[in-house]
Amino acid sequence: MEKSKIVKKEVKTRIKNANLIDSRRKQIIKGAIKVFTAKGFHSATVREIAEESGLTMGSLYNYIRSKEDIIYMVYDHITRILSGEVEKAIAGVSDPKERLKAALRQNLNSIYRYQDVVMFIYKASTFLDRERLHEVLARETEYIELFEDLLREYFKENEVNEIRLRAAADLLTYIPVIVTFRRWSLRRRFDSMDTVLKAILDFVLHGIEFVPEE
Amino acid sequence: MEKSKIVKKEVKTRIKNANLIDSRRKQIIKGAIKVFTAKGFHSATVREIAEESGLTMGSLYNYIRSKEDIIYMVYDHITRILSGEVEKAIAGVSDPKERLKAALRQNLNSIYRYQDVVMFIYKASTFLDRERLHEVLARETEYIELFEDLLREYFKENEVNEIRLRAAADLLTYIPVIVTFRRWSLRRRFDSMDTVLKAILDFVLHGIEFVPEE
Amino acid sequence: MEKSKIVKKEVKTRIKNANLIDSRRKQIIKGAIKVFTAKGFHSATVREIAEESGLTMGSLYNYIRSKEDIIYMVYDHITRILSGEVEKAIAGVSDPKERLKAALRQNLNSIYRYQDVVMFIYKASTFLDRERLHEVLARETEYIELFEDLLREYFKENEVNEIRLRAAADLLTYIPVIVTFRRWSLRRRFDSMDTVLKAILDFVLHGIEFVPEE
Amino acid sequence: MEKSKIVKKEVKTRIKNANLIDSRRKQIIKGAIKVFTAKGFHSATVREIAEESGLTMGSLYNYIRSKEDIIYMVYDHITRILSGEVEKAIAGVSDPKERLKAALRQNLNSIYRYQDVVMFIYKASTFLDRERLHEVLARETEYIELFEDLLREYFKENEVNEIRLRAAADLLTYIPVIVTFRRWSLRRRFDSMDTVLKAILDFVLHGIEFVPEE
DNA sequence: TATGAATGAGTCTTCATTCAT
DNA sequence: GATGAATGAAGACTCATTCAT
Repeated sequence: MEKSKIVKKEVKTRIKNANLIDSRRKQIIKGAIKVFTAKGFHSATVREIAEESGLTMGSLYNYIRSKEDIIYMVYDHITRILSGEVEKAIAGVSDPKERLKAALRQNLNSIYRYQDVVMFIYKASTFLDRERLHEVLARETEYIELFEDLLREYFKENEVNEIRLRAAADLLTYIPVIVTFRRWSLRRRFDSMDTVLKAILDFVLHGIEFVPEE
Repeated sequence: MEKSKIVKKEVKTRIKNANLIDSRRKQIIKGAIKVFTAKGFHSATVREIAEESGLTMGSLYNYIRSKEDIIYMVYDHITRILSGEVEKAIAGVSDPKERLKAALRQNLNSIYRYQDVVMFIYKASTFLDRERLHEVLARETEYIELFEDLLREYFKENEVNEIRLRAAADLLTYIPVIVTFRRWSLRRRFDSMDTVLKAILDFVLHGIEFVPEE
Repeated sequence: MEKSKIVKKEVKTRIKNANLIDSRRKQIIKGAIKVFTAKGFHSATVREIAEESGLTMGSLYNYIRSKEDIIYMVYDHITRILSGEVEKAIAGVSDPKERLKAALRQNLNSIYRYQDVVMFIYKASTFLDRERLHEVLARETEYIELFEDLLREYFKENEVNEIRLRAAADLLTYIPVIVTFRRWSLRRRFDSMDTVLKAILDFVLHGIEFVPEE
Repeated sequence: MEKSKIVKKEVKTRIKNANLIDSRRKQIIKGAIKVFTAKGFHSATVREIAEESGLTMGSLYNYIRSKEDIIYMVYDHITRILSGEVEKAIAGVSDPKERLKAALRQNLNSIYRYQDVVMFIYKASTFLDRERLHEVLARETEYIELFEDLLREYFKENEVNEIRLRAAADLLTYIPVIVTFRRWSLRRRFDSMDTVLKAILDFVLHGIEFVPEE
């Protein structure tokens, strides 16, 4: 149960110019997100994605190998954003309590902000092959471990239940995803999303206290 | 924000004999679950489902109108089971605290038990049309409201924050789904699933206390 | 160097009715030969083959798994015909000399008659996968061995050079294929194909005497 | 039925510098042979050939007009080699019998040595257009006629059957190609290729005697 | 009711060739 | 002359659904 090491599998391309690859990939990711979130992976055609990206079919396939590559690129994109935003949020903060809170708050906010994409990646894992899936899951684990570390810092001086601490790391990062999966019922059951977000955040913060109890 | 009333949309069929419809549908659901959980909706073909159900293509289509019908039948099936099991779990219990706990415990256990199908229905909503989706979501809301009622009973004598209570109902029913979406990382990060389930249940029970706080 | 045993790999199909499979396959083989000999494998599209066979695309694919299957079916078809015609030609003949001659004569005649298909199968082996190729080659070896046996009978009483006998079996069955590969130059260099065929047959018969010499 | 005159169809190019054309073409032929013999014409992509040749896509197309040009260049290359080697083999020899034998021996050896390319050109004629095909076939005829002349010299003093002599020229040059088309079965049916080559050569030499017989 | 063959629109993917730099 | 990105036509194959028997 040691920390996972992610060996990034690059998406292969026929193009040599690195800058071009970068800018085209940005186009592709943007276009793909648009199409995927609108129709899901299964009914999103490569042609639509190409069009939405401003590329021709042939050109698109110079930058990817298969439709699956696109889904992977989107995964890569969004997981980087989520991690990045959390890391930025705790960057200048040194007090362990504040660091943990900032991270939890940011996690919720990011998930809410990118809810369509987050929803998509939770649903789309089916479409990745074993290797790719494995990498994605390892990335997720890394993300969880970041929160685990923050929790550990926070409880440094206390005696804590190790299992609960680990579980809390998993749960606290997972809970905010409710905004995507329960979007519909949340909207129906609450007057405003702000209220819900506030309640979820409170719940998550309250969840921290689960760790040392008992 | 009154309770939703579900108008059950029946899956239309060409067949008259009600008993036959019932038994065939059971076959179909069973076969479909097998195929869906093994390969996901997108790569499960109607032909495979027919074979797995012990029906011929043509016969299958006597009992459904479209592939989508199948997915809906699975939804219907699993949500009935989940609700049913919770209701059964609280049937003989009168103490509000015990009723709530029993319900939460059962919810976790059922989700864990039917994790493949639960995972599937969370992922497959994309494939339902508006009307069907609406109905499914309403069913989900009903389920949440069941827990909301239990919570309300539990806090009957206390002054509680209404928003928090509602949010808690949503969250407490949602959290156990982590066993499906984080299956991989949970297995890697914990020695046994029993340990995890225990921790999750504890977390959920601890979550109850979120409601009256502040 | 024992006789090869051919394990016939059946072309898989989704259809159950055996008679239907048979008649459709006949259509397909006929259509395919027409298209293949007209344009070669690479530029023959499945659609053309379907049309030429009087089937729709979808229907065709109910009887084959891949384009490669078609080529294999053609192989199977023509090799059976060639073997069959030779076996028929020697069926009633008991004198070893006459049997050998009849076989050689028939081999030439069959190759000439089915020259387009024979040419095709000599060129198309590239398109078969390892397993299929192996089977086809084993079938060919069997054919050669048939002639080897006939030669052995013919030289029963004589002292023969084993290597030469084997080589002769290979060469005598191979030589007539010249009518397909040199068709163009043969037509230009000779007044009539009958003359050529006569010369080739004479050459082949003369080739028999190669065995015991030296 | 007079001797064919070959009007060499040059492969057109955009480049002026003749030396450059020559060296680049050598690269291309070498690369193409490597790719063609490894994968056959149909699945050899122009891109692969370019890479194997050490050229870029754009550069390659400065020296050819189409993929077909490449195949033609390979044809041209190998037929020149075969003719050249035979001519060299008989260059210093004056005795008609020895000249003929030397030519037949060299023909077999060259075909065996370049068997991959020989196989390729026998299979690839499908991919040439009418005009190119015509030229290639004329070249082949020229090659046959070279042997016809050698046979005629050899039988100068004898009364020979003209048809048989012509046929022999065709057959004797064709027979060695068996080492490419029957490679698999020859390897299985004989202990060593040297043995086979010896037997084939003996067969070919024995075949000479076919001409005057009867 | 049951059967299973037929249908054909729709999808991903490849690749020879071109052309702006 | 060289480069390599762009192009888009074309091809193999799938599969939900229908319908004659």
